[in-house]
Parts: sequence; structure tokens; C-alpha cells
Amino acid sequence: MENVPDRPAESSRPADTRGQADREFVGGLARGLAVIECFGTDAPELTLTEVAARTGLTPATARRALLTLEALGYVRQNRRRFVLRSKVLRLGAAYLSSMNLKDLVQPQLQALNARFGDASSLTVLEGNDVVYLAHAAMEKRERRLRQSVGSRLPAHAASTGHVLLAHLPDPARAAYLAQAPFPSFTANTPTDAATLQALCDATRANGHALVRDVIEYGVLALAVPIRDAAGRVFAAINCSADSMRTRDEEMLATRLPALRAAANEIGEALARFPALAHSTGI
Amino acid sequence: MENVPDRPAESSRPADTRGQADREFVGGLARGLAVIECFGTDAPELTLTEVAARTGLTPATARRALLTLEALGYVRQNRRRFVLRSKVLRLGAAYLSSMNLKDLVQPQLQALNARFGDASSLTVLEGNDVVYLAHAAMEKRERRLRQSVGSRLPAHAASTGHVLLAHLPDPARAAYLAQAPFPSFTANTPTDAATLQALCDATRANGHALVRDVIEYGVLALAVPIRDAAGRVFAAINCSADSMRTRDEEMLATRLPALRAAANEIGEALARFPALAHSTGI
DNA sequence: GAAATTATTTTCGCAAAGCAAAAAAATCAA
DNA sequence: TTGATTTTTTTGCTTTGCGAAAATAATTTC
Repeated sequence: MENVPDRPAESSRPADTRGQADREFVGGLARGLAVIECFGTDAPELTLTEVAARTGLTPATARRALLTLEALGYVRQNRRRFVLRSKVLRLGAAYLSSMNLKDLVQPQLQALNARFGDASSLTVLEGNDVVYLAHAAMEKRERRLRQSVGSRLPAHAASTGHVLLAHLPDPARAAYLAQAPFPSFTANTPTDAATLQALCDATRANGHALVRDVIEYGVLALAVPIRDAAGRVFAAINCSADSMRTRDEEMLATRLPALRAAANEIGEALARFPALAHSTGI
Repeated sequence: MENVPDRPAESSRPADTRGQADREFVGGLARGLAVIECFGTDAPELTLTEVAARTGLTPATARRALLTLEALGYVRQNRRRFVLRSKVLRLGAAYLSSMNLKDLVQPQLQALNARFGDASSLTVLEGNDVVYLAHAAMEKRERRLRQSVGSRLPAHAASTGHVLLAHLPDPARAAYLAQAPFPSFTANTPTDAATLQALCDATRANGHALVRDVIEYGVLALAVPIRDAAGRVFAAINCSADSMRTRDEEMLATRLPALRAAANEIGEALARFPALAHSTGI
């Protein structure tokens, strides 16, 4: 389900680069972004050689990218190790602030949170993950899993993921499912293509997705789609409660009408600020 | 206080570009990042011409950058408007996940939150802003201002901002203060250089910063520095309470010892994962 | 609708950035 | 220390990408 065109930013064999050398493609930009993304939890500090290995760039090229990023303040070099700096958060902030989420969706999520005590969030699909764009939660529960804006969850293990996968165009969903099996987090995590396809079908038929103990034991979540003016699903919102204290029927009876109402209102609000809807899709 | 070297990513006069043309600087990368950052709340969707105007790039160059970003999935073109896509959040996520904050600092902040009911957060300085890297809050209060990871506040109007500015090297602080006056949010917001300098001096002398109704009426916040092994301040944590219900003395008496203890523990924890400390600084 | 205006795309010569490989530095072994 | 290995930086040459301006396309104005 990669929504990225086949334009490998990095290529182990530089000869490949020729083929995609449109007149309109800035290789240096693609390479630099790959360098930023190659940092991660497992790699907070990387040497030039490590960056080159992870990105498939030659050392000379990786070095140019790192020195450029350093000159711009996105990277810092300490001895021979490179580290990302907080300035990279500006890049994500440019996206989040451009979506007007604070004004348009945060109030709806907070109302759900206040009414039911559930954590409530809005997510979109990005690659194989759902990304949290807005979130409201009472954080008094000592829950292990704690989401915040910008964080990700694998789509196959999230209620909103099921909703978003269900409304993907068939070829895109097929491409996603072709990557099965997916990692399992609990005994309830759907991991194979057939199960996920069935869940998607059910989700489309029901208009909602209810998942219990799928990403983590103790989490019961209910999600519904958000549609743009043309009826296309581009985001999903959910509520998540304690699976020990809440039965499925109760969850549906109490939360579903409120979630649907909130989804409608958010859909209408975002119709007047279509940036988010425009930013998603095939 | 810009921590960015004088390397204008965009230059209205292309002739300038020569001077900075090190052999090791990838202009295309700098230009592409400038294109991403030129989107914002006021500009969720931009045309090619608007991007060119905002970045100072020529239309031809802006177009190459936008088409590259589109091919990579960071940007989407709808009709003639360009929009950022959620993939740009990967760039910030690379930073956040590389800092191991979830494991090392989140528990401390949650303990503070649980004990006092205050919102508690860890921030670093980035340009003129403090950036939230971790946050714990009971979101039941219907507070207008709601922070989350990655969000920003102007340093002159934040408790952690005062702490971080106070421990800046003198020339960096002078460069920051030279930008005064700063915008005012309440009658209590310090806006001029002299006032801010005095607040910094007091903060350094006290080892903490207490601000009341500075960013917003109703917010009372107390911040303390976090130091690395060498004693250098690279981050700050704070608690923020309801300014109506809490007097200054009470805030100091109850929160300060706990904040200092948490700051010490975080400092020690991060000494073993020095990526964050290394990522900040001059 | 036609004309004027504005926006986007293409073209082209020159400068910049890519790769491969060699040279230099740094690190590691003994 | 010295010598072997790895990592980083430099170099020569080629390809890519930039800016200015021309050409095309889209909007707006009348």
C-alpha cells in the first residue's frame, strides 16, 4: 500500500539513477530526505559511513547531504557522530499547522473524551501506518501505550487502520495485503491477508470498526470514517476504552452515534478547509 | 538567537549563491526543505508561484523541488495547488524516536502530573521558540492552549523559555534579545530586552523560572533546567497549574523540590543516551 | 469572445553535485 | 611504537540541476 511512486530515493546501484533522471527531479533533495529518515530509535547517532550504508548513498554524497543539513541546523556533528536536531520538527509542524486541526477537529475529539472518558483521536493512513493528527485523552490511566500527534501505529492493528484500509481502492488494498503476514502484538492481532480482507469487508458493510485487544491487551477501540464532500474516506476518528470494563454492545450503543455525529461535523468542517482531504488519497 | 549559520537557503539574488558555493553544500536540498517549511497555518495550499514567492526561488526551481517532493510522496498536487502530505511527519518522527524520550523522560513527567495534577513537559530551544519534546497532562481542563509533542511557544513567553534563554551563552542571548520587542500575549508578557535580561539573570540566580499569566491568563508555570554531565543546560522541564488556584509560594514550596529531583533523574538518564544533549547547543 | 494579464512549463548555457577511485586520516592490533 | 584496517576527505570527470528568459497555457478583464 505504499502511496509513494516507484522512485527509489536511494539506490544501491547508482547506475539506476539514470533511468529516473527526469529533467524535473532534484536528486539532491531526495537523497537529503533519505538521510534524515535513516535516523531512528535504533540509530540516534550515526557516523558518515553508517548513514551511507543505511541510505545506499556513496560516502561522498552522504557527506555532502550531512554537511548541508548541518549548515542549515537540522543536524549536528559531534566528534564523528551525526545527530538530528530539533529543527527537523519544523518540517512536520509545517504540515500539522497547515491542516488547521486545532480549530476544526480538536474540539470534537475533546467533547468525545469528556463525554465517555475514552481517548479519542483522528488519524490518516500513511504507508502501512496510521498517523495520529489529533488526539484527546485523559492521561491519568497508566496505560503503556501512549499516543500523541505524529505518532504511528501499524494499520492492521488499529481500529482506524481497519476503517482506512477498508475504504482504500481495491488495487491499493491488494498491494497492502500482499505484504502480509503482518506482525502480531496480541493473540487477537489479525496478521494474514484473508483475515484482514474479511475485516475490511465487514468494516465497509457496518460503517465502523470495533477492535478488542488487538494492538495491546486492555484496549477496546471503535472507529468510523470521515468523508469529504464527494464521499471519499480520507481520515478516521476513534474512541478507545478499557476492554475489561466495556462490552462490545455497550461500546456500540453508547459511542457509535456520538462518533458518527462527530465524524459528520468534522467532515463538514474540513470541507471548508480542504487541505487535509486533498493531502490524502491515492 | 538563530542557531542557523548564515547560509540563506533562498536568495533573491542568485549572484549571492556563488559566495557560499562550498564544494560540500547541496543547494537542491536546502531549497527543498525551504519549500516544505514555507507551508503553514496561513498557507495550507500553495500554487507554484506562491511557493516561489515565499521561498525566493525562481518558479523553475520551485517547480523542480515540488515535483520531486510529489514524486517522493511528501507533497500532493491538486489541480494547481500543492499541499503537504502526512509523510512529512516521518521527518520529525525520525528525530523524536531517535531521542528515546518515551522511555527516559515520559515516566518522570507523568509522575509529576499524577502527583500535582499539573501539566508537565520537557522542551528544548529551537530558534526563538521552545519546542515540546514530551508532555504529560490531564486534559480534562478546557484550557484554550493545548500543547503536544512538536508544538512550539515563543521562548520569551514560556517558563522553560526563560530557563533556556538564561543559560544561553552571552552572545547567543544577546543576538536573541536584539530581536526585541517580542509580541505580547497578556499584560504580563515580557516584551523588551531589558526586562527579559533581568528575568534571565534572576532565573540563573534562582535556578528556576516562575511565570504567571504570561502566555495566557490562568497559567502559572514553574520550570527548571536539565543539565548534561558537563553541567551544560540543554533542556528544561516544567509544571503548569491554574494561576487562580495557586499562589507563587505554594507553587515553589510544593513543586520545586519534585521538579529538581525529576530534572536530575532525567539528566542522568539522558547522560547514558546523549543524543538529545548532543543535538542541542550552540 | 478577444485582449491583456498572470501563471506555468520549456529551453539552454553554465555552474553544481554526482560517482568512482585515490589519498589522507583516524582507529585498531599487536 | 609500528603496521593493518577502516573511515573520511579529496580529486577528476560526467551528469544533473540552476537561473534567466522565451514559449505556452491559463485567468482575468473588458
